[in-house]
This record gives sequence, C-alpha cells and structure tokens, in this order.
Amino acid sequence: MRTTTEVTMKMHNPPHPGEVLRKLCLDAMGLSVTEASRSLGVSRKTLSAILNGRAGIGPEMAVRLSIAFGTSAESWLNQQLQYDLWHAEKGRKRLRVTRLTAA
Amino acid sequence: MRTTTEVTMKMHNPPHPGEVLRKLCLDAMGLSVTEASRSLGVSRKTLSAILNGRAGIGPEMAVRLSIAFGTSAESWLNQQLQYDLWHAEKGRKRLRVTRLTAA
DNA sequence: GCCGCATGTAACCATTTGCGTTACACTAGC
DNA sequence: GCTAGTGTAACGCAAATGGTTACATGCGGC
Repeated sequence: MRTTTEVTMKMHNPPHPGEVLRKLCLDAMGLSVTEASRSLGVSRKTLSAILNGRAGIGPEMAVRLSIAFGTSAESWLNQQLQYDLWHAEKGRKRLRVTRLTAA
Repeated sequence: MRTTTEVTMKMHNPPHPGEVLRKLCLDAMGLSVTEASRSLGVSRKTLSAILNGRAGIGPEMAVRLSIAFGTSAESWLNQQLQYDLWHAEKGRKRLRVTRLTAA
C-alpha cells in the first residue's frame, strides 16, 4: 500500500497558484496587474503578493477569481491546498505527535 | 458510478470537518478529547474548537491528524476546503468584482 | 448526596496574519 | 526626461490563532 507521505513527497514542489494565475489569466488576456486588481476589487499589493507567492489564495479570493474569470473557485483552492500541504509535509518531523493507530 | 445524491450533496451545507473527526476518529477509537489533544500535541482548547466547528483544520493540523490516525492529510484539508468554500460562496454577492470574461 | 473526570468555553495574553494606503526604486517604452 | 507598470518596504489596524487558567456543567460510580 502506498502511504500519503509517499504520494505527497513524490510530487515535485508544486508551483504557487499565483504563478498559474498570472500565466493563465493575466498574460492570456493581456491584463496588467493594476487592471486585474481593480477588477477583482483588491489592492494592487494584495494581488501582487499572490502572483509572487508571498500570499495564498483564500476562499474569498477564490470566489473573486471565479467571478472575474469565469473559473472554478474550487480549482484555485485545490491548487492552494496542494501548495500548502507540500510545505506542511516538510515540517512533519518537527511535530510531536504520538501515533494512535495499530499501537 | 456517481449517484445523484453525491452531486446534489455538494449544494448542501457540508458538515465541518471536526464533526467527522469526532465520529470517525475519537468515537471510533474510544478516545477522549483530552487524550486526543495530548497525542496531537495541541491544547485541549484547540482540539475542542475544531471538534465544535469554531476553528478549521489547517495544513499543520492535517499533518498531525495524518500521523496520529494514519489518515490522509489531504482528505482533511479537502473537507475543510469544501466547508470554507461553501461559506465563502454565500458572500459572493457582496463582493464587488467586475467580470472579465466574454467582454 | 458527593466526588472525580471529561467537556465546553470565557477571559486573558502574545504572536501572527491579512489587507489597505502611501511612498519609493526600478524598468521599459515613448 | 517623462510616464506607466511593477515589486515591495513601512505603517496602521482589525482579525485570527494558540496557549494557559479558570469556571460551570454533565455524568457515572460510590
């Protein structure tokens, strides 16, 4: 059987969703960061942070993206989930957790 | 095969993951909240908040759960995602976002 | 009734995070 | 040189997060 850790670790470092967002939405539509931020109803700084991986896509931003670009909010959140999880797994060994299964 | 119920269920208020956690892990193993919190390496208050839907399961907690119960961290985060997204969609109308598709 | 255990939760505190505004530096194009 | 777009630091602020402590409740055993 294949454990969660194995599968997760097998994946290469997933790109932060902002990278995908820039290519798939901004570049593809010829939008500037400034324009996009105005359409999304957030500050330019906020969008910039996401695009450069210094902030994540939360539930509210995912809904904003779904409205502006006609995409699925869930898909953005799933990308974010993968990204966050990958980084959280890296700290797995630092967590003091006692196994409770098959003791 | 995919039932109608499955698809339809997506539109109903999903339970908070803590509810599932309590039934599937604590109750099933006869664990008290106090015991479980110690095993997970978090305070009783923190676990209690999750179990009663007053806090969500974040990436780190998901990894803790995966260690303690031998479950998939991703599955917990996915449940949390569904829960968060459902609530975020409720506020969709309050967001001032301009559509950029099919202009 | 009484007691001990588990539980939910409020109060308090410190740390962190998220977002907006403003300002500054860098870059590319005219 | 001027302008537009961009990244980002600095600031303020509101909200969230997690730990500790303490209190009230509910319940089983005695």
